[in-house]
Amino acid sequence: MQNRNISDIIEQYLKSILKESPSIEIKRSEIAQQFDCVPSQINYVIKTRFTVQNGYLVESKRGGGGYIRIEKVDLVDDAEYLNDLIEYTGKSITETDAFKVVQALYENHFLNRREANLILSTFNRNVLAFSDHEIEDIVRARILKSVINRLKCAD
Amino acid sequence: MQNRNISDIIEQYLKSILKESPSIEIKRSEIAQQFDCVPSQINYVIKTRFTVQNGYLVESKRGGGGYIRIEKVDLVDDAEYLNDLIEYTGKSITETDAFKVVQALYENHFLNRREANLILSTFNRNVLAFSDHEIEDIVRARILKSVINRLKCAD
DNA sequence: ATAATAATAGTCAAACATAGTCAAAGCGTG
DNA sequence: CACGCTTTGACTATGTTTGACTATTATTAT
Repeated sequence: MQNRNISDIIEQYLKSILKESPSIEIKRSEIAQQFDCVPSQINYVIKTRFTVQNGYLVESKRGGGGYIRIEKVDLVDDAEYLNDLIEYTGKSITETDAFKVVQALYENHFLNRREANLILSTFNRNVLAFSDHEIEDIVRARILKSVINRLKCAD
Repeated sequence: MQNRNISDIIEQYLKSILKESPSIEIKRSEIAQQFDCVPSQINYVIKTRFTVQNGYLVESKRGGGGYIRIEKVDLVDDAEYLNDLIEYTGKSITETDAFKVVQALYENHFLNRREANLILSTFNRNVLAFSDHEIEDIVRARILKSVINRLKCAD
């Protein structure tokens, strides 16, 4: 769990201050300077790690006094959120992206750790290794959506 | 007991550091350099010697700051029974038979009701509806075996 | 007011840094 | 001496970093 690259470090930093308050406002260039990277790296971190499906809202403003605001939002409507994830999953999904969805389900308490691991084991690369890669992603999407749909049912 | 080949040596090395901590993170290229072999040799060693059945979980990431993480997990006592179920599952299994296997897992307390339902949702007919019926059963078998193998890990 | 300038943030693609796959060739053992 | 395990490397896939260029907003000068 060590930090292996700048993106991970910045992600951790931002999430740590997000624990203090549910909404933070940063200056892109300041963070970039603080972590000795180019400003656009911040955009990369945000785009890859602070997505809507993970429950983050991001707003920003350019020009003098510009900022980037990241907000951790609570889910208002469970069913709606699950539908969003289904939509995000789409007809086809890579293992990496599917992992992100399961992680989101875990973080939002739709799955516990054990359940998440079980689900992940059903569609990892080896399991779905077909001759055709496209089919692999299609089957994975079907499995994932079926699971999410199942989660809509109260046990 | 001699080390006749590099794969065995690398295996021993990795297992020796796994004795220190239950989870290790390596850089493929570093290990390859250390043992003077091509990087893909590491993949070979992992695929042949660090399998789930043997109680190892492997994750990896590519790109800058990439890594391979190997985790040693305890196996449940009655893994024998699980092996029987894997054997029963075989290369291909119908939905009906797979249902029986999941039911057996439930009755023997390897899965609770909710988990069992989640698993069942991953390989029902609709999800795995391919043009080809044979493939459907083959994929179902792979999924099921992957789940059973995961259940060997005492989480 | 309006135009120019400064101060931000966003986009995108190229360069770089890893790891994975696969099949052919090599080799050791029964 | 055949069979199966090991070794190798070319090719592929994926994730990160960088920087040139663009877009937007605020401030200042006219």
